[in-house]
Amino acid sequence: MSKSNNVYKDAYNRCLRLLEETSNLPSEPELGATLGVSRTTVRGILARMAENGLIAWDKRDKTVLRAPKEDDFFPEEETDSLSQIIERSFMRRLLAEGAEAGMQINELELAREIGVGTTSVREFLIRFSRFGLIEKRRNSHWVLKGFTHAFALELADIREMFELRSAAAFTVLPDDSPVWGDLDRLEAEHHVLAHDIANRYPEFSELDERFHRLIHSASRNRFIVDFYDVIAMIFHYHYQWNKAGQRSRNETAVAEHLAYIAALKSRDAAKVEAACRKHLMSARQTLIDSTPEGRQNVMAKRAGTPAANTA
Amino acid sequence: MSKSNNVYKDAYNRCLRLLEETSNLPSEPELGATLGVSRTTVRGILARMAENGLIAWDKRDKTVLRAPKEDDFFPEEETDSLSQIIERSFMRRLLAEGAEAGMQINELELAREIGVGTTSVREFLIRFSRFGLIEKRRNSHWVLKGFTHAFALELADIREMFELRSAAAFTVLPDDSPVWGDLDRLEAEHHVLAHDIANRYPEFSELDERFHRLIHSASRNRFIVDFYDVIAMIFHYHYQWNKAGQRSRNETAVAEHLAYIAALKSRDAAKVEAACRKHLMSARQTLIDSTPEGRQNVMAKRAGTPAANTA
DNA sequence: ATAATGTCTTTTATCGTAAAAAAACATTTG
DNA sequence: CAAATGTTTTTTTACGATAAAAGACATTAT
Repeated sequence: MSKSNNVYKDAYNRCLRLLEETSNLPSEPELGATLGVSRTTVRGILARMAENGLIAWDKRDKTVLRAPKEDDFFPEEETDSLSQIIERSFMRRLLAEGAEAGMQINELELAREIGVGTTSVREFLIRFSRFGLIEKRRNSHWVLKGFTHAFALELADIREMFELRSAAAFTVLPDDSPVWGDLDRLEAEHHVLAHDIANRYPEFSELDERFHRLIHSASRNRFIVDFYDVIAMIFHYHYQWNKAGQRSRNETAVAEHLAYIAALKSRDAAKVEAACRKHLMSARQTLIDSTPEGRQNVMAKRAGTPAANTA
Repeated sequence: MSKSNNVYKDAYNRCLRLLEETSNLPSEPELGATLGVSRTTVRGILARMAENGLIAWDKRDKTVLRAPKEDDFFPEEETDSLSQIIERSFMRRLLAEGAEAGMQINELELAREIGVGTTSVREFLIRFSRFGLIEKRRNSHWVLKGFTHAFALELADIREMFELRSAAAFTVLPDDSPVWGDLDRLEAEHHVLAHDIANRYPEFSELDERFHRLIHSASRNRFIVDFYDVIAMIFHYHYQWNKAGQRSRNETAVAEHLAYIAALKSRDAAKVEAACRKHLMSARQTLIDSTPEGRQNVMAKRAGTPAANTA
């Protein structure tokens, strides 16, 4: 069981969707490009589709014979990459109760628990370490630093520094830069979301990421762009775990984004800074509230008792 | 040959040095703490020392019998960790001629060339990727982005942002903070270096790192502190490869550091910012000059021809 | 002659395994 | 009885091997 063929399975599933839309599949290289896999994998997919009577495959001719049924698809859990599986398991543990700072992380135990080899776990931890939540002791174990109040503050500080700079750079981008088109499209998507926020608020998370990544890209600085990975990762799990008040939070954020977008389009540096600051402030608060310490504070406030000082 | 015992060999060599200073070695746990290794390794060291007649070891008694000779030491090259070996080889290739941006990196080839397993190379590349010089294509090879002019600018931009912020934080640290003592000691070391700069300028590199790390630590932000790893790594290799004009560069830097330190001690925010800005500006120029494009410019300037525009 | 297909080779992703090193537990000593 | 030593177990580090996936080369079709 040395390597799972999840790339193949995932691409196969995506290819099934393609099948619904045409009566003839394109050439192998073209298919490879659309699915983001090599021709080797494409041919594997075509072979199976032919075998299962989905298409008639003879050289260049790939005629669709029937629409895919539910059980033509590989089960979803078989299409995840190993690193996704490890990340999910690890984050579940990290955000679960009892994951306190200072706790040590055992590679072997993690690997056994998830049911994967130690190498994959090691590689995951190394990649994950740049998020600042874990730290390695030389020749020894990893130490959990935890998703704490301090972490939230440090993350928010850097984010603000980077995004203010990026937003400023954004405003001076030339008129013919493609970012303005991207921004228009994002604005339209925000409006769509705003008009049906009651039903579509869960879609915000993904839109949020695209919007901020666009702004960060204006910095033209790889360290700033890469740093957004940290934010995206944290927000991704935060959105999954902390559903309380999500709708109202997202509603506020959409409004702030629209103001922010308007400011960017005005190209007025002062307005941009104000809109950016305002949005980042509420994002900061959201993040802080979602840390274990923050949650206690939120609950204390709701109960009418004064909040503990966590600063 | 599944794992080298470089930890043991390195600790053994360091322990030999300890031998020169005392007639009795301390307890096993204490030795482990000073050498930074486990008791298992300490006992291995003691066993060998006893075997080679360096000490008489009987339980708590570890009497030194003779001073270590030259060939008691393990050869230096056997004390390097695998990751150090890989890093050096990799950097040599990266800074050598013909390492152009876009070039692809082959794990297997690298591993074979260095004579190590592929896993170690993979892990190294993952760790190294945070420096922004390489990038991974999903399910495929790594791509070299190169130590280019753009890289130098992006790095310098972030560095300035982070260090200005850290320096500002430094000035408002309370009087009883240990950093002031650290700063005094560093200042003294700078004076020592300045007085004998002709002979001791190569020692600057290490002092430089300690000084800037102290300042960055005042930010109390893990992302800022961690980012100094990128700078330190780049400067480390830059110092090794680009010896031209090193003495005068270091001399300037020492003077700038002393002014910077004086500003910090004055706790005058404006003075600190000015001194910090000034030093970072020349550091930026040094870095830019050491990129391949930069070197060409420097040479062109020396030859009296106008410099090409690389911005 | 270009672009597709068919075939073969290389590289990456992942595991099991073994030595080195750390850590845990048990025993002795001052 | 606390701190050291002695002993055993666990964990980390690294390698070689193997299946999946990518990539390169050869051949065929339009």
